[in-house]
Amino acid sequence: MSITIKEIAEKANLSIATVSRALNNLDNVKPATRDLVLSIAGELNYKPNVIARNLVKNTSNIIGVVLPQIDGEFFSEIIHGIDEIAYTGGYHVIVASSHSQRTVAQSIINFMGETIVGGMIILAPMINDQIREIIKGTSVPTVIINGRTHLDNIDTVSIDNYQGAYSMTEYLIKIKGYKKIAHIKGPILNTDASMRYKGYIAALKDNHIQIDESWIINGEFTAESGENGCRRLLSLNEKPEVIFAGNDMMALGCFRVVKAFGMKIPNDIGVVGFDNIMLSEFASPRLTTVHVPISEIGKTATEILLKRMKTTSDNNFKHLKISTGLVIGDSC
Amino acid sequence: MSITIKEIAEKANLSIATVSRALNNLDNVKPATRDLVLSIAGELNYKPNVIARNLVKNTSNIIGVVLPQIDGEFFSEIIHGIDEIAYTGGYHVIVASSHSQRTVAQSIINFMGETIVGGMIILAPMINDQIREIIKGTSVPTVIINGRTHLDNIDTVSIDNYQGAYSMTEYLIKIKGYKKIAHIKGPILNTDASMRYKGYIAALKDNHIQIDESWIINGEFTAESGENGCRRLLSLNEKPEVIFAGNDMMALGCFRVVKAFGMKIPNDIGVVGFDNIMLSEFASPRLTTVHVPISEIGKTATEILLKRMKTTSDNNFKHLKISTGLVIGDSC
DNA sequence: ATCAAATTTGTAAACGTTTACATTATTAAA
DNA sequence: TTTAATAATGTAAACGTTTACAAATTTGAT
Repeated sequence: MSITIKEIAEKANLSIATVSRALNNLDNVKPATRDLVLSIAGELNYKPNVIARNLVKNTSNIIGVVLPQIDGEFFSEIIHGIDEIAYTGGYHVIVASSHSQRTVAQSIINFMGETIVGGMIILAPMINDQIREIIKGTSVPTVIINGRTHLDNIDTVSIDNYQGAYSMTEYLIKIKGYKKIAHIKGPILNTDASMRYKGYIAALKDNHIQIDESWIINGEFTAESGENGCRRLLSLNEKPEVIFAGNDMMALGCFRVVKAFGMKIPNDIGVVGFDNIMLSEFASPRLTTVHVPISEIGKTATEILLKRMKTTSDNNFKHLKISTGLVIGDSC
Repeated sequence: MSITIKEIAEKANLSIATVSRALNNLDNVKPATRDLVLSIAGELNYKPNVIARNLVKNTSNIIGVVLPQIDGEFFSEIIHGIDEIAYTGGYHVIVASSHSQRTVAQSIINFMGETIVGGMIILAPMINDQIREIIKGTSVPTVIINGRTHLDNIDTVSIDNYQGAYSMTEYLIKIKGYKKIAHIKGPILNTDASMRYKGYIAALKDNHIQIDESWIINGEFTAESGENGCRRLLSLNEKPEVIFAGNDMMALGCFRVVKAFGMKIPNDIGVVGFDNIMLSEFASPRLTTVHVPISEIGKTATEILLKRMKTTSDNNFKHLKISTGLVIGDSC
């Protein structure tokens, strides 16, 4: 069995209360005794029993992370970001990735139901009413990543998709001189997707470029849907000069189709994306895209969460936007 | 506050002991009372406090997963596999990914020190003496993925790298008719890498092909090291006909260099890899490689772990090998 | 109906902490 | 010194379970 404060107390001729206070260096404990306790603790290689502490404190130093079905790269990067901050704060990270056996909503309910987590980070690009209701009813501090920001009784962290798409579109217009700019959108209910679309539209309008509905295609953020979108665009009478795909996977889908059509990127048509995934670095030509600092999103969300876990009575909810940056490749 | 067995006991006019027994449907509890308890529990939406249970049972329904710095795809797949099995068994998964703040060894010590995990899965392609010592001294049930199998007082799950590399090499020789087969190895201390190398050598020997040391290059499992290796191979007087890279990332590095040299794959030189990562699907031509069922590894490891967590007194340690399969692309 | 055995339930301690409250020791002012 | 204020420590309850052990109830054979 492992060392408990009881043993330390015995060895130091103190009560367990004082030992506890000394270890957590609380209010009134004489420096000499604190040093004594600490040295004995070190000697015995004492490690606090987190479970016991959690029980009495009615909370937990575990952060639950709920993830939808997402790309492996995004998955690992976000966990890394969360884990790094959590670790330095003495917290652990439980992941609940969505799979055949479990939906996002179920994961959340699970986490809250068992007393297992002291805080939650939910990655929900497509937050729906069900999830919203569940979260509303909980007392577990929660941060949502990529939620609609108008969930205002909860902290949120999101990518500044609007700004990213706006910058990219403006870059295509002002720097590259394109006028015929197509866009392949992401899933309809996906917040990221719709904000990117809005940024694209706004940049066109601000630069007095006529919006052509036939150049706006629905996609699903998958390579395949990018292929389909691209095929449709290339079969139009009036083809666009450049395709702004809602994400990199779709852009890579476009790459495939363009090549299959025997056309050259960027000479015959430009293709740009959004996300800056690792894959895009291996594409040839190198993809011009919008960099999303995934790990930073995780870190920021965790920082906010830890603060909230420490001070519950703060009604000032944060809505942070993580800004993006253009990555200039050779694809337009 | 949430519902406890105390409240159920009150409502049912029973002691908390009986309620506990009923909920865990233990030995001797009258069917009628069990039903009563269960219905009240359902009514009140009772969820057991796992923390309290863990405290008294001196264990935990949390599995700690220790991961080194690995590729995002591998990371997420393995977690998925682990999580899926863990979830159906009522377990949670804590991840400790290695990052700037923490090494693998530290993660393990952390997990064991705090009472936080009831079992561990350690992904350690480069298991060293330090880690071995730490694991030896723990009472936490542990499964190692990719460890040397000669750690015989512990369960292990590993990829059958030898068989995979052997099959690939044999395929190159017998089906494709290659005789000049180069190999770019992975990191020296990496078990996967060395087993792959051994498989390659064995297949050459078994097919009576002279081994040429200048065609065997050290790599680091990174795209860059693949580039370097390829560059060296292409600058030899007697060039190989095909390069068997120790993993896909290095194979993709080769792709880049071959293209930069103005050569064509597979006409001028063949390139094959190992792992079957998603990236390789996007390479052109499609990479011929060895498929590693990552998710299945995670699942298998978890199944073994859960069994061991339930019955501690089993000294019959398992050493499972997950077999691989060839994926035929167009790169050789 | 009686008694022993078997079944079912209850009592209370335990798990390792934290913390309100009580007690004791120390300090500083009178 | 005495006394009051302050600082340091101790006592004991609490967190929500599980589980030996004890007690009570039911069952079945006589």
